[in-house]
Amino acid sequence: MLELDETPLRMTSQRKVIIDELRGLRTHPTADELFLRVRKKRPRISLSTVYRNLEQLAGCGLIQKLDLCGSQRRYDGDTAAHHHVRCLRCGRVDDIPSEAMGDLRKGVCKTCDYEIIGYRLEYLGFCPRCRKQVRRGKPVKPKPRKKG
Amino acid sequence: MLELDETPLRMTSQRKVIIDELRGLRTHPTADELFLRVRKKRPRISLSTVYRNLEQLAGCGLIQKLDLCGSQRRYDGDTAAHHHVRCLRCGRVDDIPSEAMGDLRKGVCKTCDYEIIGYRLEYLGFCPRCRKQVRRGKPVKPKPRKKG
DNA sequence: TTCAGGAATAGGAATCATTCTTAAAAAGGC
DNA sequence: GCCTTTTTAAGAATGATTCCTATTCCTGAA
Repeated sequence: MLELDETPLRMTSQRKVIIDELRGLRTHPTADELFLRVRKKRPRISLSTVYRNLEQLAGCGLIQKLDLCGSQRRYDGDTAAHHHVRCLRCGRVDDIPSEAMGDLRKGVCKTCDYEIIGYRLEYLGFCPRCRKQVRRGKPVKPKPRKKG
Repeated sequence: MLELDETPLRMTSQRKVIIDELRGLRTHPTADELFLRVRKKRPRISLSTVYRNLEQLAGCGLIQKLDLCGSQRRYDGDTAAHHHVRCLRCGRVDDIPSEAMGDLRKGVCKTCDYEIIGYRLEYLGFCPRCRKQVRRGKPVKPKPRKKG
């Protein structure tokens, strides 16, 4: 993993506060939740600065962008691979520690104290058409086409 | 599963066309993809009618609202539980037939012809705080609070 | 059949998360 | 300090979805 002093990014004070705040949290905040916290330390920061930095930091692997459901994207200061639980009522997201995986079938995760209702499994890959495109070097994730 | 003639919904012509179109598709369209198709048969239908009906039809179990990642929600005419693959390049979503599950570790799904890169697993449930609220009958999924 | 009341619709405005734009400020190297 | 490049604040723009409202459509009781 890239360390803070090895990035190609300039370590501005805003950037530093965003990383510190995110890494200090056990939760997995959305950009605007983080914005509210960061603003306490740096009142003139703007929401787009938070968004831009989260993307960039995720881009060089200093933090993790979570690919979960819900209407808002969430970010994680812990870049190790691990699973998550999402609360169906309030949307909060927590880690599932690997030692808790055994609990899951019982419907309650003792370690994280969630009542487990189910899970969602989604495979990711390239469809027949895009496999060819990717092989030819055509870029991944072009802008989704506009509706005609 | 509820059949078409058992719903509490009036079976309007718009509703009928939406269900028929969705059930006739092997893909898992977004609301606007479906809108474009439905519009060919019923040119005066509006996008909000499509959205509203998809929600209602999913609400009574006639169709399935897919809880996948990506910037647009997708809907499935097949209400049986099954897994999905999402193309990382174009966003297309296909079914993973249960007989294809054995293929997945090999990185290619023969039956669906996807190149499989990975998967996303997300557990769902109620967090400690919400467990109590749910037990007291407080509603699930209140409007997410506005940012202050 | 007719008609009143509820349900559904078209069309567009509003909302919300996210991305983009631009001019000004800050970093780093020299 | 000076120059070049990166980053920032602020707000506009975008895209998906939801909401609003006046109108139209059903349905069932009279």
